[in-house]
Amino acid sequence: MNKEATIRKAVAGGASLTPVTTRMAAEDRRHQILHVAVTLFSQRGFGGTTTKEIAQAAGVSEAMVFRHYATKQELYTAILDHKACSGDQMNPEEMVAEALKQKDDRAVFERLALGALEHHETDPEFQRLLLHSALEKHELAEMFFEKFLRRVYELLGGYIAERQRDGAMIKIDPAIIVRAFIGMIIHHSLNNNLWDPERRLLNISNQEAAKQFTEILLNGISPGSKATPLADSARSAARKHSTNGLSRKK
Amino acid sequence: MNKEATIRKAVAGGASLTPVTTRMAAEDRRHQILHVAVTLFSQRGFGGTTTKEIAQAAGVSEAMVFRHYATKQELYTAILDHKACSGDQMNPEEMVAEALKQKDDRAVFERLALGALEHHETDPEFQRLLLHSALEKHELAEMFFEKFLRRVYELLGGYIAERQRDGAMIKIDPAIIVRAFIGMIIHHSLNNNLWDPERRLLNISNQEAAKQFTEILLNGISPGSKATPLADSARSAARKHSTNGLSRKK
DNA sequence: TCTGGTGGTAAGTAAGTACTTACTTTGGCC
DNA sequence: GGCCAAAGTAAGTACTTACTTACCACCAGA
Repeated sequence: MNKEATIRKAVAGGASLTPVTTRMAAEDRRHQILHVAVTLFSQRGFGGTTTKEIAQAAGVSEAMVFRHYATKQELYTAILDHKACSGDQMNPEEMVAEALKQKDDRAVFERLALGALEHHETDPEFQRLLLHSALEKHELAEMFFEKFLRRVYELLGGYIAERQRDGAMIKIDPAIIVRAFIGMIIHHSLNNNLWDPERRLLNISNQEAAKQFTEILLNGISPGSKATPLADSARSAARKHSTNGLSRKK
Repeated sequence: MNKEATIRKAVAGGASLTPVTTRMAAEDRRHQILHVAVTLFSQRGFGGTTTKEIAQAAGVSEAMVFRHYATKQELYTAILDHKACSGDQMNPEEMVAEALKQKDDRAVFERLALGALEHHETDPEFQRLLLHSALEKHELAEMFFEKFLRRVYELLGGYIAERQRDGAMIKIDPAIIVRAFIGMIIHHSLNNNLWDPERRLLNISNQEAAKQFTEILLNGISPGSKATPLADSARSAARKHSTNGLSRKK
């Protein structure tokens, strides 16, 4: 009966690897527990996930979880390390290196956008995990900031500054432009993963999204229709009124 | 000694109202508990906050929390109701009604942006609470989606469609434009509240942010420099290469 | 064959957790 | 002053949590 129970558990709980074998190599079990925990933590957060649930989902007893990871915290940090260091992580530099050299603006932005969107689509757990740890002020948030966000701002900001000197872009603070662009992308991913996974508000492919966001941004910062703030459409009568109306303090 | 303890607690815990009086009117205490809970839930989430902590922060015994709110869940939903229905909530329609009538594009977008940014700055707890409940799949997330996001998409999307018919904006799916704009704003707020409260990457006033984001977007969708995808800057040699480079599947 | 290390468990423990109960204080009003 | 409902509490209860302990089953190699 003991054996029966074990096998039943293994069949029910073990999702993928080594189908019916009850006993796993330590390394494999370690990975399996980690993988299972990633899913649960990303769904319910650190505080919202119990070690019992993790053990059940992995098809082992709670004691096994604590054999492989001394504390729940250690398991969590192992996940963060794994997510932050694993090969599938995004590397913005090499992703756009070629386009940067050729000063192909459209390729630079579009490729960056597509890379991020695809990454968030194939690994939505990452974004959730990131948000959870940012809210809980965990280290991953800071790590993500230092190792990724800051780098993107430097990379893209530097490129934009260069293109501004070339006269190919209007002279807004590059950091604002980066923020605007990253904002479009991240928020689009966030919508798809969190607010509106059914795509009720907007349902487009990543390709399309990357293309359109790039289009809007590049148009928005191209020196073509620079002009004065009152450029293209609205009546000048309405304008005077509006700029006044905006001078409300917090 | 009993009295001493009570007074000490009241002095230490009670932040603002009715300074040294130990005993409060039921309604006041109810509000105080709610207010204290808002702060804690927004910092630690629902699962991460204990009723004991709430009671301590309010300077009363746990029993008082349960006198006013039968369950922890009820307290949470009371908070959500309060946040969703209280007067300081954003009302996009009336915020831009005037500008809409006058078809003052810049005012429409800038005012909406500024409104959101100011709201998130004065009440950062709201954004945190919202994120927590979205991650935990709580009702506030859905409520926010239905009562706010959807409305903004309809309002702004409708306006954009109208302006497109006027020939004042290029013909991209309005929902994409809305997403791009909301993305800039929300992501900027998210940076200020969550990722980079020290403003290391970008430190500008809400006025400035609203203005610049609007500038970028309106330029980006103005029919001025519409042209073909290969409009303003990069060399056509680089272009051929890049568009090929982008045809990678996930 | 037996033996020792490894993968695994059942059954704890102590400290929380949400929530209750039985009781005490307080202040406004007759 | 004395009453009493409302504001408040201390000390529970039943259950869950992270983490431990003591033990079992399997199988390679001597």
